[in-house]
Amino acid sequence: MARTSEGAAGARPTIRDIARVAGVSKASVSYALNDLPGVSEETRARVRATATELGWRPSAAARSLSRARAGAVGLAVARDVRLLEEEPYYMRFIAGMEGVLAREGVSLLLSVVPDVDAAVEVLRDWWGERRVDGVVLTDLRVEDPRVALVAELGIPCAVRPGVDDRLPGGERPGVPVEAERRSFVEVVDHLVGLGHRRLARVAGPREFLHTRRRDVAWAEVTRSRLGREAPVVVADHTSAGGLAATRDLLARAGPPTAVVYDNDVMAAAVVAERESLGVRVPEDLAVVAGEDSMLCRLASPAISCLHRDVVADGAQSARSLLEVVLGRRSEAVVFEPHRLVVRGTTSTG
Amino acid sequence: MARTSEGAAGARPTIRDIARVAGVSKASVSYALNDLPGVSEETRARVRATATELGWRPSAAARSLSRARAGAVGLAVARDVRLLEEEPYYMRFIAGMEGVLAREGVSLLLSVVPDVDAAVEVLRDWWGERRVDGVVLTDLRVEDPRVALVAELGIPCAVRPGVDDRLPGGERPGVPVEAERRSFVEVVDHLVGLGHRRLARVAGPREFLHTRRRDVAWAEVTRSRLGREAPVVVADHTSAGGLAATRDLLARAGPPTAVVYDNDVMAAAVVAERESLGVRVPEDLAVVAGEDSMLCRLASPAISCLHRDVVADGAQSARSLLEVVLGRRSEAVVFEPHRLVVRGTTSTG
DNA sequence: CTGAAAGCGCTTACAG
DNA sequence: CTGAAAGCGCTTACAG
Repeated sequence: MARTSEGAAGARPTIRDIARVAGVSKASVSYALNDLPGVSEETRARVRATATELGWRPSAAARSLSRARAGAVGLAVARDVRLLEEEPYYMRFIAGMEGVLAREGVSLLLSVVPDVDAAVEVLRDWWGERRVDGVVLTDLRVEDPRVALVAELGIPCAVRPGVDDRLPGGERPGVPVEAERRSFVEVVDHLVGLGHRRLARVAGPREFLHTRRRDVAWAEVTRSRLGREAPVVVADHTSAGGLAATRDLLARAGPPTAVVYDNDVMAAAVVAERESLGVRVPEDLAVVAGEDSMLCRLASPAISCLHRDVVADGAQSARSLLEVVLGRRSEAVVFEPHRLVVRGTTSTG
Repeated sequence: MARTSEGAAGARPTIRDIARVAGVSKASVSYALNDLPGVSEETRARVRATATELGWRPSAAARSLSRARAGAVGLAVARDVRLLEEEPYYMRFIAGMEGVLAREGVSLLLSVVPDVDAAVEVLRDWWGERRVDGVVLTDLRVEDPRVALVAELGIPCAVRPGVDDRLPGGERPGVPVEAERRSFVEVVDHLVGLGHRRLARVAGPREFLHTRRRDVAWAEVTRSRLGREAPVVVADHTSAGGLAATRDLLARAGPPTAVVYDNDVMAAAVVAERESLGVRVPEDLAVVAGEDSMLCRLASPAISCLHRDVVADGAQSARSLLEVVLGRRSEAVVFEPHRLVVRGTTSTG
């Protein structure tokens, strides 16, 4: 209750101090503080009170060493700094993870590196030094070296639910492709309902697994809805790339009247540059973004998009990972696919 | 050279193994691997080779325990998730920190919490369990409880150079206010040069220390350049807040012809909603954003702004922190203030 | 230059 | 229910 003066700031109390003050052994202190059987309720209460009074906190290092567990998980974001600026995404994802991790007293190590190879090095270091008990992988690439590493070293690992593909050997059901399909059905039906027949898609780099999955879904959905596969142009997720790809599409014979972009940045760039592209939006060109963001909301016209609950995704990734790491079952996975949000770029409001 | 099969994946080699294989004591191994005197060059080489061969990596927990150092620093971002979405800022800042930390083998713990009080709890936990050796504080508030905590517990700490104020007792020179002044001089001179006489500013919440400093600088600069203090309306950094504040300003007698916003989101919202606000940009209203981002670049017209090198800021913060934590002098601080970037919202290009 | 030993702060069988 | 003891993997005086 009373704040005891614990002496110099440097002198952290240890369980040894607690044992001495409470008049029990170190072992009993450990049992009491960890809610393990082996001590009477009376002793437990006394130990707890003493710990509080001394302002004791477990040493992460000591605990980590004796438990052979880091008490931390890692997220290594592999993305060019230039693209990072365009990605408000991750902070929200992290906030979602945080909520789940904090509850279990697990810390989050974050690394932001320019590419996958650098990420591999980070993962190797983290795991080699046991700084983490597991990792979350995002933006999985085709033949991703991180996946190989994780498999080789047996690093517990989770991916983004419904966004990145499952890992080899992972038990996660193959929902992702199905999710992309559902999303595109919604988008395509919406556009067809508005009278569009010539659709196109500006995709992200083919190195991303989710780009590949979207390719498959897009082909299927447009074939089934329009009778033929609608064209796809690959770009690099940047505004310049999105513009170039769009120019390419508009220069074709029978240019598209509606374009679906794999992310928000490319769509926003096109809406911003509509004049120089020589189109009115949505009259000449309807635009749909593959991700939602401020960019979509503050564009004029505001951009229709596939929206996800990113915070929930982060929470789910953390949950999956802890399940593996702590070997604990958690709440059922409520899988939430993209949801179409209709705004000015696909409606004449 | 040859990858020796180290047996089961779970069996990490320790210095004990190295000592056995190399035929020396554990102490010698430690000296050799840490580049300390006390071993012959020949022994050092043999030990190193053995370590490599066995695939040894130091145990972060063991090292941390015996060195009484976590080998990690923390960044606790205190910001509402809702605002986070509007802030692509942090990932770049973190990428900047990363570059510096990685070189020293220091990990970054990240926490994203909704408010300052939650951040205090995180800092208390981190430091209590010695998960970090120090922390970086951002978005300092007036009477910030984190500053009090850091002082009370003696947590090594750094702030963003030129953005957040120095800490009490910190040695960092008081450049920040001067930096804001220089920035506003540039902005105001630019606007006055375009013929504007009625300026106004939409500020962020007064709880932020940097808002207060900008208040001072804005008052000084407008008084000296215009002969009177230009008005300021406080908003909350959100698009809705920015719009409301702007409506307020425009409804006044002698409304401003140029408005400077404390961040990018508010400025972008105003540009996006210029029609409903009943103004043309820049003809009726010139707009300047206090931060640069994709939002500014993709607005139409593109938004003039005060631009900073955020990655460099992150690097500098990490450097300052390591200087305190490692007690090591680092490169001189090259302080870079905001730089005015002129775009369509303040020019008739 | 090298080795045996204690210690960092916990956890966890193992005897009483 | 309780205590003495060994161990986690390092570091670091302290003797040879």
